[in-house]
This record gives sequence, structure tokens and C-alpha cells, in this order.
Amino acid sequence: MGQESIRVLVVEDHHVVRQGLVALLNVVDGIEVVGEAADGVEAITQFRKHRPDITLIDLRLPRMAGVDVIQRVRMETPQSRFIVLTTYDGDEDIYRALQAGARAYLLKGMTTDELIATIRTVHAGKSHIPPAIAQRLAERMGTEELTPREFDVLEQIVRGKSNKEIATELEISEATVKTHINSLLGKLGVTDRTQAATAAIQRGIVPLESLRKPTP
Amino acid sequence: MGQESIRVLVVEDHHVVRQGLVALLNVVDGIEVVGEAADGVEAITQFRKHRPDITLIDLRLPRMAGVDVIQRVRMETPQSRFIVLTTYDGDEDIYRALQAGARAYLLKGMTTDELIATIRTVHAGKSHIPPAIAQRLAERMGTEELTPREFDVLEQIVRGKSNKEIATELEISEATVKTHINSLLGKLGVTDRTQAATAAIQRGIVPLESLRKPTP
DNA sequence: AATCCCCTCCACCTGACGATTGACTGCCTC
DNA sequence: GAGGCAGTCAATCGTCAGGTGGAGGGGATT
Repeated sequence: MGQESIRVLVVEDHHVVRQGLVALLNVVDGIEVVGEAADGVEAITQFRKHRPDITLIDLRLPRMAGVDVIQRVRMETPQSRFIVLTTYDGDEDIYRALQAGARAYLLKGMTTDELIATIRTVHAGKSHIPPAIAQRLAERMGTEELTPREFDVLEQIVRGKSNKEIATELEISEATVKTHINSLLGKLGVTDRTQAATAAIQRGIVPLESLRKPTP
Repeated sequence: MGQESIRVLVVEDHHVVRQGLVALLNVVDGIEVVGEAADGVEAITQFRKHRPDITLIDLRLPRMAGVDVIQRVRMETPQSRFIVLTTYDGDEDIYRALQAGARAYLLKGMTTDELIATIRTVHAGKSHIPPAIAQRLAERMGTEELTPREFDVLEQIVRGKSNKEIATELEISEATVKTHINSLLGKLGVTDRTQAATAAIQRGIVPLESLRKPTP
């Protein structure tokens, strides 16, 4: 193997998974793990230090979200290449990651071969989106974006608030809340608030973790 | 190290994670990975073959759920010891796993030291439940169980069905649906169907995956 | 300036939801 | 066989949610 190895940075907060990735990749010819990071901030530091060819990154990270890391790094280094690796596939995350400049999106359930093939593909300058995910993206297309205010209302709905409570929380009238709800129901393609809530969770518009506890 | 190693079976469907676990454990003195399985059925086969001291097992598995594997194996081999390892911590899963006879419950975000310490603790015959999870269990206590029918109704609620639709689906009158809803709202400690839906998802009473698509 | 979109609000109306009370059946357990 | 629990259903009632249509102000774009 006279040729150079693909230099990979692994960003993943779960120790076990990170260890697994590193162990897997280090035995592959032509791939070399040059660094590891367990959170978003460290990821940026490691990137600047090692300038990897490929960065394998989880989206849910402590300190700084994966999407933000991608965006930030790509501002400094536009030719940098990211492969997003995540457990759950909320549509919203996929969309935002690709928007931010990720070249590929893989689920942690993939096979080793898939992972390696994807790394090679992306290193060759191409993109790789699994069919299942491509389909979800396609479905998302044509779906209108929620406005910031509609998002606020949706978040409160998921929290189980009534229209009156939402009005108080956001300091607007109940009539306005109804207007937003009417609008967001249409955009989400659902007919009532319960469907809106589950759709929001499923698509990752409102992350589940954000529900545990208060609105500061 | 003249003493015998702790013999561990690793059951986990995500290749990367399984690889990570094996790689981690195999470098530890006194622990030996004797087998691996990627689904529930294989897990049972492997258990019978290797008779491990400790089985590390994920709850969400193809072909047969982790909880069922634990139950099944413990019927044949009551002295077998299980450590449950999972990504997300739906209260319901924790509860059922411990009911089924698991001795410990760990999140995949744990440190290597935690994992090893837990294996040793469990091998010594003790149990190990992290404080955060113990608290969630405590909160769950005092919560009444849902009846099968209430569960059916709750599932439909999460699917976004109206009372009338639920009545049709379950072939009962709308009045009965209301009765069940009233009852389950009380048991879940919530005041309306939207809160019931999010609570059901959060606690893992109704798994998110079950929402993608139909009721056969 | 004209247009578009977002946010805000009002009024009205209908149907759905949730609370309450009560009642009948079947099953299991004691 | 008495009690308890789950499941079924009914009637009533107040409230809330969602649909419709309209309206005004402000910011951005063109």
C-alpha cells in the first residue's frame, strides 16, 4: 500500500460507540483514525489540529450540536467532508445536516462494509444517501417550513399546553394562538394538536429530551 | 492472573456498538467475551452454547425482544445474570427488564469504567442501578398499571385518532372510549389526550417505531 | 410604491373532548 | 356467593378546539 491513507476524525459522545468505530476503522487498509472527540467543542479543536480528510460525526453532542460543528468548520474549511452518523433518524436532523454540508448520512445500525464504502465514496468527492433516507427526504420536500412563531406554538403543544396556556406563555391572545395552530396543522399535514405533537416528535422538529422539565 | 475470567456474552444488533463493546472488554484483565449475537434468537442459541457468567444485552433487538430473551433464558437457567444496555431510557423498558430479571441497567453513554465495574458487581451477585434510573423507577412506583383495553385506546390516541375513530377501530361505542380515556388520563397523571400521547412516547409505553404506518 | 409574508387580533360557529354519575355484564378470587 | 375489577354503554353538561373569514401593522423584497 504505497498510497496515502484516508485520514478520519471520529466525533461521538458515547464511549462505547466511539471505541467501536475506532476499532473497526483502524484495522482497515487505507483508513487511519487521526483523532477523536467526545463533544462539539472538542470536535472543532481536533479538526483544526488534524485537518482530517473525513469527519465522522454524531448529531447529538454535548456542548455544541453536530450541525453547528459542521457549519462552523465548513465556514473555515469549505472543502472539509462530513459523514453524519446517528442512531435515530428524525427527518429534521437529516435535512439540517445535509443543508449544513454533510455529504452522507448513516444510521448506526449499518454494516461495517457500508461504513467503509461510504467513507471511500465521500473521500472520492461524491455523496452517499441511503435509499430509505432519500425517500424520507423526498417526502419532506414540498412540505412548507414552519415560521418561528408557529414553531413556538408547536413546542408548547408538544408540552401539553392548552391554547389559553400557550397564549399566556407567549404573551399573545388566544385568537393568535389559534391562527398559528391552524396554519401549522396545515403545514404538517395533520388535523389536530395530538397529531401535530406526535408528528413533531417523530420528525425531530421538537426533540424528546427537551420535554423533560421546564421552559425557563 | 491465576483466577478465572468472567465470561461475557454480548448481544447487540448495531455492528458498531457490538464491535466497540467487544474491543473494550477484550483488553480488560479478568473479562473474556465468549460470544456475540446480533438478534434475540441468536442470543438464546449463543447462551445455551457458551453458558456465560454475564450477558450484556440490548432491549431493542430484531426477531425477539431483549426482555423476552431474558425471561426465556431465566426460565431455563435461573442463575443467569443479565446487564441491560440501551440507548434511550424509556421508563417502561427499564421496569420490564428488571421485572424479567435483569440485574443492572446501563445507558450506552456510560464510561468504560462504569461498564467494567458493573460487570464485576453483577458477577459478584449484586445488582447495580444508576441513581438517575433509580429515581425514574421510584417515580414510576405508585403509578397504576393501565389495563389492556386502556392501552389499546392509548395507542390509538398516539396515532392521532379521534374518539369516534377509536370506537370504530376497536369496535366499541364512543361512550366506552371516553370511559377508558378518562381512566387512563388519571392513571398517567395528565389532563388531556395530547399530554397522554407525549407521556406514552416518553415513557416508552408506546414505542415511536410503532407509529410509522398502519394497524393491521 | 407595491407586494408579500409574518404576526397580531376579533367574531362566530360547530363539533369534539373531558368530567361525572350510574348501570349492567362477565370473570376471577376468596 | 360475595366482592372486586375490567369492560361495556348511556345521558348530561360545560368547555375547548378547530374552521372560516376578515383585518390591520410591520418588515423585507422588488
